[in-house]
Amino acid sequence: MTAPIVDKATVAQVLRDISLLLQLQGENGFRSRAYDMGADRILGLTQDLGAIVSEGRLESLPGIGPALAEKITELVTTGRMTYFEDLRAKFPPGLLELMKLPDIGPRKVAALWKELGIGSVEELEAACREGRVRELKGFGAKSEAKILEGIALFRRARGERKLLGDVLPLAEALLERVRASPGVVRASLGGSVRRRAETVSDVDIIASAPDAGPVLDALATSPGVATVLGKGDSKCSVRMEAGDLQVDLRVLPDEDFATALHHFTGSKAHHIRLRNLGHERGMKISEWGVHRDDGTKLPVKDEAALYALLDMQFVPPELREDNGEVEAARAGTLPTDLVTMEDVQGAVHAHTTWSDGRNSLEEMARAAKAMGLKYLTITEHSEAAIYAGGLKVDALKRQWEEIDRVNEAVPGMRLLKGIEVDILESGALDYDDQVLEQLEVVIASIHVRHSMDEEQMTRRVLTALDNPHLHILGHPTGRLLQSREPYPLRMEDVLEHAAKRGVAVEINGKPARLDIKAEYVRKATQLGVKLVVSCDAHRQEDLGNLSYAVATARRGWARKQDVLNTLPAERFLAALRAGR
DNA sequence: GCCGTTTTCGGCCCGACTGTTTTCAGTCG
Repeated sequence: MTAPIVDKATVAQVLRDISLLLQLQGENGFRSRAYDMGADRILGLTQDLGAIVSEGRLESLPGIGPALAEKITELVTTGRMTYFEDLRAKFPPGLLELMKLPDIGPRKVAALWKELGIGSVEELEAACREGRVRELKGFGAKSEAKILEGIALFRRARGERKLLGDVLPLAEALLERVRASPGVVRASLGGSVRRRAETVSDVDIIASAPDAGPVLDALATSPGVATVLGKGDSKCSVRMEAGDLQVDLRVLPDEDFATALHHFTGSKAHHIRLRNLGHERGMKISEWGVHRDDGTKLPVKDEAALYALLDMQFVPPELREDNGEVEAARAGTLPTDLVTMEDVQGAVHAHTTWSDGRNSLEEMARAAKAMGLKYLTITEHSEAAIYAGGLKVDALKRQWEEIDRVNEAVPGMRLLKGIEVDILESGALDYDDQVLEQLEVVIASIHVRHSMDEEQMTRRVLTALDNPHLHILGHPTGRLLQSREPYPLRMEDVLEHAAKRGVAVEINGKPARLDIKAEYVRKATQLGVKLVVSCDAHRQEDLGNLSYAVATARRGWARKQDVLNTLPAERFLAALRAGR
């Protein structure tokens, strides 16, 4: 197997850029969409791209035909793509950035460039200030003002997506406000927030009410709204002061709620698949309902009814990414017992004031009990993590005494004695076996020395997995969303070895980690690797991170039986030991 | 550019909103 010179993300980016450049050229929109769909497909791969390329299997992927396969192969094996380079050379480099501006698409960019020679954001800004843009057909004075606003916004936000964990609480608060508005029958979040994507760009809310007006007003006048971007008969868009977050609200008659909710939940790729299936059955699916070709409207009371019309199982929102869920739902093989928050009996991975946490053992115990949990694994940092107040062995043993005391003081909650032990550079763990064997829960994680090459890092983790006292591999890829790449690691080898050694793998629910990610969750379950959902809590509020870990597990198709901390404490501990 | 249990050619999801328009094009989701 030849190691790919470029990774999946790079391939996907090149394909997306090609799509934009083709649109700029005025090519057939379906041709450009083919590149977009190819990008989605590559990004969603769980298998090694280098292996697929070297084995000539690209064309077996849906949406990838001979043309894309040849171009991707060239890029992966040589690091270059002649077609892309030639295409890109036809335009000034700033043109792609222009398309990231709001309300500016390929047609307008093409007109600005051809008529006014505008090839960058700076040139567009100058032309707007000089009133030259309004001379163009299709543009006016308002367009100039809006473009200038858009440029200012673009520079502030830099188009960054936001962490789900930063957006969801605000989204749920706005949803409650909408729910409480006059006449609202049903209301739900939609979009990537409802699908629990790792990062989101905006918030969608869908509501049903006999009269949309008061509901739209409720959003427009919500506290924290900076600007009302647009407001019509059924839709209102606002921008929040916090984080330049855009919120879109649609309000419809209740009979259209289910199809609208489904439409605005997406993903786009999933939705297009369903519309095509509907088409084959003589049905037209839109946000305004399902219509037969003769125009009669079919009643759809909820999303389950919509899937039933297509002879499919219901697909939970977290799975709607066109990653095989459409085929599985048609075949009836989609798992119906995906893990839920209610299934989780205990929280894994918590720190306290003993190392770098903010709350005491007892405070954490009471907070976990208040959430309805039965146990919590206390896993402080080990000695090598000096920056995080890692415990020396004698401190660790003193902590056991306090854990015993808290367990008596807080009935109905059990703190389990554990550690998040550092994986040293050699792959050895930071405590001796005699210490580790006395612990109920041993998580091992990497915190230092990230800059090893793939071979060294993989060997380091595989060595750690061989330790007979290890139960759980913690945040295995080390990534931090939007700030740190995963360290170079052959994850397939790691997961295979974890399966062989009976070590469980953590799904870390900290919103900036979500590690392992959904694609690897799915791979892990296929390999028979057991999982734990964790909160990586450093204060009592962080216990809620568990829900993001559950969401990630669901996105990776994990069922209740795949997740060990759905078991009661004794059986959880037995399962951790049984693996070894 | 991709795809095919009615097609190897002719399709490819669909509607709201905005601004510049007197009937529509572009963008967005």
